[in-house]
Amino acid sequence: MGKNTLNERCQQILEAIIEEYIHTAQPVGSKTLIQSRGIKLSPASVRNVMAELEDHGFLTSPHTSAGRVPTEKAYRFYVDTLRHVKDLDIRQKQAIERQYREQGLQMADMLREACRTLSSYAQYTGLVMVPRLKTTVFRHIEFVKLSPHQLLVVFVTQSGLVQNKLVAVDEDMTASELEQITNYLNQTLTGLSIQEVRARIIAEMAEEKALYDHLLRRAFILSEAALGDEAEGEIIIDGTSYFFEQPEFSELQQMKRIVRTFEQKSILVDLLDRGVDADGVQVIIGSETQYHELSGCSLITAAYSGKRGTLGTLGVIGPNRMPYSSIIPIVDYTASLITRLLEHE
Amino acid sequence: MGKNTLNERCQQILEAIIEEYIHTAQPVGSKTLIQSRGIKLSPASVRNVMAELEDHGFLTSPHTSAGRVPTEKAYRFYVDTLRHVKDLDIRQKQAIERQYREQGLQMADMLREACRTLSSYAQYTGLVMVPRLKTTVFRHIEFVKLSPHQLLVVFVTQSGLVQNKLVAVDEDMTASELEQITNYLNQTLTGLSIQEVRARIIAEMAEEKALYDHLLRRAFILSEAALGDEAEGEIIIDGTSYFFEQPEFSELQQMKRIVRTFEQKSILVDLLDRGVDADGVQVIIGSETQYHELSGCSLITAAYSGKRGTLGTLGVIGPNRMPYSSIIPIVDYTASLITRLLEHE
DNA sequence: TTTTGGCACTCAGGGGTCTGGAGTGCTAAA
DNA sequence: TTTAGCACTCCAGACCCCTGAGTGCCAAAA
Repeated sequence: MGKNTLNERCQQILEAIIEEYIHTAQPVGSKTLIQSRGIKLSPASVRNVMAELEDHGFLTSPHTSAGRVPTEKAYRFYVDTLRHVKDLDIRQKQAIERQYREQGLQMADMLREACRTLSSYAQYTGLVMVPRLKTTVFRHIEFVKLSPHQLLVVFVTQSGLVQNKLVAVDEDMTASELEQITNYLNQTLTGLSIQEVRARIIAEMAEEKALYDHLLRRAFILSEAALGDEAEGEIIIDGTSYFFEQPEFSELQQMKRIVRTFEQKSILVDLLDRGVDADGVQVIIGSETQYHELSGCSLITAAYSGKRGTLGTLGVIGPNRMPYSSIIPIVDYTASLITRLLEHE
Repeated sequence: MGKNTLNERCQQILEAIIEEYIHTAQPVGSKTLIQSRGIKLSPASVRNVMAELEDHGFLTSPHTSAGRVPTEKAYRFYVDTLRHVKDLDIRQKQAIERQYREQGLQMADMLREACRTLSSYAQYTGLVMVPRLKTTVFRHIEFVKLSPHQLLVVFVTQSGLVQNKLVAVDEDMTASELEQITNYLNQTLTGLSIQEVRARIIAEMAEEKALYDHLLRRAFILSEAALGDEAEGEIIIDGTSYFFEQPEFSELQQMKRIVRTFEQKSILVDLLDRGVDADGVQVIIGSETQYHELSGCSLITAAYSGKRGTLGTLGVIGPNRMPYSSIIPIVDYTASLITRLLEHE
């Protein structure tokens, strides 16, 4: 029998157990559950239900004479059937928004700020994935000659993200040649997405006329070199120390595992990437991450976007036992706030 | 009686104790010391010396029947009188250098790489302080108009550091005005240190002619706005997880304290700043940091520089009990390598 | 005078035992 | 179908003891 056989009462009790456990981090017993959550049943009845829930894989007990602990399946059920994701009240929203109002921040700084704010409001570790170049819209390119064989290419995207890259050139170029290239590229490419830019470059280079126009050709080679091999996704992390508050990570080895994983970043990149195409809030629970390095950890993420579609994702990571109903709206609101700020500009 | 009363034998035994403790992290007793370090004295004699060293404040014992542990004073003595800072052998140097050879890295990436390499060779947490704008040399400035009232100012310094900043402008400016300003500033300011740049700006603005040349005036106002209120020092940290290997931080509270401090960064900025004017390797031991947040932690730092003098510092942080004699040369070599790479370009 | 062997003393840490309490499953009565 | 009762389980904390590495000090040896 699947989860559908859970009747109303089972569900309510499961929900109560999960919420109790989220709150106390202690295995919850039949008696304490009744006391703290005002249930109008006897301990024995609750125990029956609990036994049933355990059969269905929603609960386990650490040992015979302890209470029950929710499984990942339970959290999944809980999140999927969340009745009331309380929306943030206006004052909270305003408080969060006020963090950004102050400065005319440039994108990178704004995202850093977002991570910090997110983390401090949620009281869990905050994550923000910085937009990949290819998801953004070209606004401006600039070449700075550092030496006869080195150019610094500065890109500015529509959303204000600035990227720079060193490019080696084989031939020396005069200032005026560079200026011509710059002007030409800026005129030609403005408003295209980086993907379109690359497609355009490839198309133009295939055309014959480029073969004859040396300068033009070099312009495209340069910009292609600068756009290629993008860094593998940058991530901002803040509030790692919140993990220390969680009893489930009270053993040093656990924390070490987490901190190691954070330092490496590639796993987080992958996880944040998963949420990039979904809309609304995504929740990844425990082994759903598919990384044993993060066993016991869950993520709550949401995508944010600019004028031209999704840019990246942001969210928080913490133990499975997170107060989803209060954090989901925080993540949600932050993502939409960032989106609004980015579209606005 | 001061530390000068330590005779040769006392010093040798103290050194032996320190090195033994650095190695084992266990309080060292008279008998084990003799066994493991081949000392030609009896335990009783060693005990006498130990008692004396304890009187002088170089050792303490956690309790009556444990061995002795070096105090901060002992580490300070040890570092100050380090007989043989073994230089790195050539193969190690080459191995380290090889990390950088690969890519024509731009400064920020190179420093990140330096931090990673430093940390992995030293097996302690690596720290790199990114150069402050004001310590660098102007190479190029560029304005990108994001909206009628917002300009993105991109700075490139001689050493390849790229900084950008959003500046609000009250009057709209045409593209050609901007170009004039850009050209003028680039001609006028190239080769000056940022400090000189600011001095120049202030001087020129005081002169009468600027008052009459509207465009000129705006040029200076813009660059001043962009140069002002620099961010308070950026720091790269890598290898925080090495702290988990240290038995002195085996309690969760300790680690939490450390991670918190790292997240905050301001303390690290201060500590790294201290080494900026010294040449050679600096060692800050325990309470010398003057931050109780970092009690039990020591830093080994060295300054690195570019063509025009010191740019910043880098180093490692770990417990007081660090193998100074092998880490000092690693930090030293890394700093000089970075210096060489930066001067070279 | 300095070094060493001998001896009594100290104390942290590991292993064992005991007990209280919270929790369970099962059965029989309501 | 729910509940009261009961026997059973087992973790956590308290307590205790013992071992072993280490000390300080004194008197003998060098």
